[in-house]
Order: sequence, then C-alpha cells, then structure tokens
Amino acid sequence: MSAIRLLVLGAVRQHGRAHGYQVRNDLEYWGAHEWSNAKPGSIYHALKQMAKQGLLHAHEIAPSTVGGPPRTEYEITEAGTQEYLALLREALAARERTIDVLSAAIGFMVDLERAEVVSLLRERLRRLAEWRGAVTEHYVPVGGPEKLGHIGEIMNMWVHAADGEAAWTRGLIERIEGGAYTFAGEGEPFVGVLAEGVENPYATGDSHPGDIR
Amino acid sequence: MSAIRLLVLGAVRQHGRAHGYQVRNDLEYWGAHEWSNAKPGSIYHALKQMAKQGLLHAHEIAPSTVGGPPRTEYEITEAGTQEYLALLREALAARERTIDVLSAAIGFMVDLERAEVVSLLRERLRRLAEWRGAVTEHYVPVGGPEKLGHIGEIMNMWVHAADGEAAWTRGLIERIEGGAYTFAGEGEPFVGVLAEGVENPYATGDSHPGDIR
DNA sequence: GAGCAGGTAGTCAAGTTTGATTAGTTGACG
DNA sequence: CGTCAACTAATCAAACTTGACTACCTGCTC
Repeated sequence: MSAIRLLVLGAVRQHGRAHGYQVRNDLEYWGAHEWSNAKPGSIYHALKQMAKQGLLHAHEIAPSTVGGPPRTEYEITEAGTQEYLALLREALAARERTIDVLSAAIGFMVDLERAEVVSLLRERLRRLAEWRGAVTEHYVPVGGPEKLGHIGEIMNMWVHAADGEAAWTRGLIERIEGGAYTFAGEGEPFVGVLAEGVENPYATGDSHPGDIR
Repeated sequence: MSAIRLLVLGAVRQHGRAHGYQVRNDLEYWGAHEWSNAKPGSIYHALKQMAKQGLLHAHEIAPSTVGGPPRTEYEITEAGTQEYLALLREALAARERTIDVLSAAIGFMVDLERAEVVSLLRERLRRLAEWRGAVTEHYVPVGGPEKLGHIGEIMNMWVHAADGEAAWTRGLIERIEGGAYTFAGEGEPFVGVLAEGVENPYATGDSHPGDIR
C-alpha cells in the first residue's frame, strides 16, 4: 500500500468537499511531498481512480470564479469512508517498511477512538515481535550464523529496526493511554487543514531542510 | 531509487553472464522477494530497460538446450559497472527511507574497498545528523511545540528512526574497522550466488515467516 | 499412459508514479 | 504600460510495478 490513497481520502474527508489543488495544498501543508510520493500527478490520478471506483463522488464545476482550467470537486462517499477507515486501521497495525504510510496514519489517528488506536498499536507490537522472531530463527543457515558473513548484517539491521520501532510504539501507546491528544468522540477535534485563503507557514520555501524523503 | 536496478546489476555482475531466470533465482536466494519489489515482471523489465540504456549487453541465445521460450543472456558493460558502483555508493551513503535499498547495498558492500565503505557510512551518519537537526528545528510551529498536538508524534517518530539508524550504522562501522568480513582487494571474495544446479536452501517454502516486506 | 505437480523461462494488461509541461491569472516593478 | 515572476489548476508521456498468465518440459503416480 502506498500512502497516497490514505492521504487523499483523509484530505477530502476533512474538507467535506475539495478539488485537486486544495488536496495538493493540504498535503504540502502536512509536508507530505517530503516524505511520501505526493506529486501532483499522483494526487490527480488517485482522485480520478478513486472516483472511478466509487470511493469519491466527482462534481463537475463550471470554470467560473478565477478562470483557469475547469475544476472538479470531490466528496467522499460512504464506500470511501469505509475504505479510508480500513486503510487507516491497517496502516496503524501493520509492521510497515516505509515511513510514509505510518506518518500519514499518525496524522489521521485521531479520526478513530482512543481505545481502538491503542489496540491497533498493540497489534503492531505483536506483529513486530513475530517478525523479529522469524528473522532471527529462519535466516540462519545450517552451518551456524558465522557462515553468513557480511550478509548477517542485513538481518542485524532488520532486528535493530524492529526493536527501534517497537520501542517507539510502546512510547506512543503510553502517551495515548496517559490521556494525550483528542480522539474521535472526545469533543473539539484538532484542525488539520488550511482554511481557504490562509497562507501556509510550512510551504516549500528555499530555506527548507535537506530532502526529507 | 528503487532497489531493483542495484539488485539486478549486482546479480548479473557476479555471474559474468546471466539470463533473466538466473537473476530471478539469485534474488530469491537472497530473499529479495521478501523485502524488495523483485517480482518477475520488474526483473525482466529492468533487464530490458538497462540493455536499452547500454548498461547491459544482451546476447540472443537459440532456444536450444531445454526448449521453452527463447532466452536472452545479459552481460554487464563498462557503463553498467560504473552505474552499479554509483548506485551502490549512493545507497550506502544516503539516509534512505526504505529498507530494501539499504539491504541490497549491505549485501553488495564487499564489492568496494574497506576504507571506502567506512567513509560512505560516515557520510551516512553525517546526513542522518543533518536531517535530525532539520526535523527538530524546522517543523516546530510559531506557538511552540505544544501547538502541534498529535502531529508532533510524526516528528518524534522520525527522530527516533534517525537515532536508531545512526546507532546501527555506528555499530557496523566499528565491526568493519575491527577487521570483519572480506572486502574488494582482500583475497577470496564471499560467494553470494547459486552455482548452476545447486538447490536453494532458502527457497520460498510454505514454512517461511510472515511476509517480511 | 493420463494426467498432474512442479520446474523453467518469460510475457502481458492494468495500474501507478514521475517529471515535465500547459495555460490562464494576478501582482509588482521600472 | 509592458513584461516578468509567481500562483492556480491540471494534464501528459514515459517509465515502472504488479499479479496473473502462457508455454513448454520432466518426473511421478494412479
């Protein structure tokens, strides 16, 4: 799974109704162009594709207000909401290799309820542990580990990565159980999109740091 | 950069001359189908593409020995070797987000000289530190970090990941400087491909662990 | 001796991603 | 008043990836 569908669905959903450029702006606001494949082409493609699949409803808008090319506004459908929640849950629980899907999922996690997020993160821990076991047990050749030579460093790296991720996940669980943040059904949600007409303080300025991706 | 070009170039190079199925088998032997996008389609595509670009030389082989579809054997060109080494160096030095490129690079690192590998890994450390600084400094909003809400967890995750990677990299540098493994120009190289006719002890058996990718 | 599991070698269509490019509008400056 | 830079909005071709599929042969079993 790439992060793009999750990001686009999440953006459209928070707006209620949004056209491609708005989505694109939100993703830039979130810094997604730095840590995911959120290029214009991918975003517009994802919108069209998901409209074709019935996850979004496309409204053709007359090219009225500012001129320029005709715009299409999208609205999330019931099927789209289901898909969004499914992607989000899977992203939180999966032992993902890429940081982009997990980043997106953390950004959207407050769309779920507190208890569910905790249980998804626990599932993540379980899968990390399972994988760690599989790597250490399964990839050791018959003649003992020393037969592996430098190849053993690959497994070492994986185990290291799994341990690091697990530690971070445990920390996050603790903070969430400790009452941090505001989740679904707990009142005033966190506002994560740009209001129309507000400038983006995190825009892709020249001063921005080395390519984060 | 995806890992596939590096993997395919490395495989062809170790064989001297190889056809698609042989490359495919090597990658499976290395477990690459578990942690990279090394599907048949991608492999054959990469071979053709790189032949078109002059990185590989394609020899058409009569469909002689066993029947079946006509095979093409590939040989790495001078340009291909240059590209391979460039990809390898970049993969070792880059603060990569994906584990697949780095896994491949670790597998091939002994094709370089010991001193160079160490210096590339130091460069990697430098870039990790730079990135860490950029994340902590740049992504803090005007009103202080508490304004970030749960979004701050994303940066927290990145910092965690960077620290973990740096720690592992330092460990690897230490082991290499301590004399571990056999690098280019140090005699008998490590044999990393299957000889023709030898069965693969790590084949995709049913007993293999949960999807590692 | 029919047929079926499995190995060998590769192709293909559909979907996705990338990077460049188009095309119009607005603001700013000399 | 022209024109140049930047913004808004989107498209396109080319490349890449995916998962399923073709086709052929060998060995084994019922």
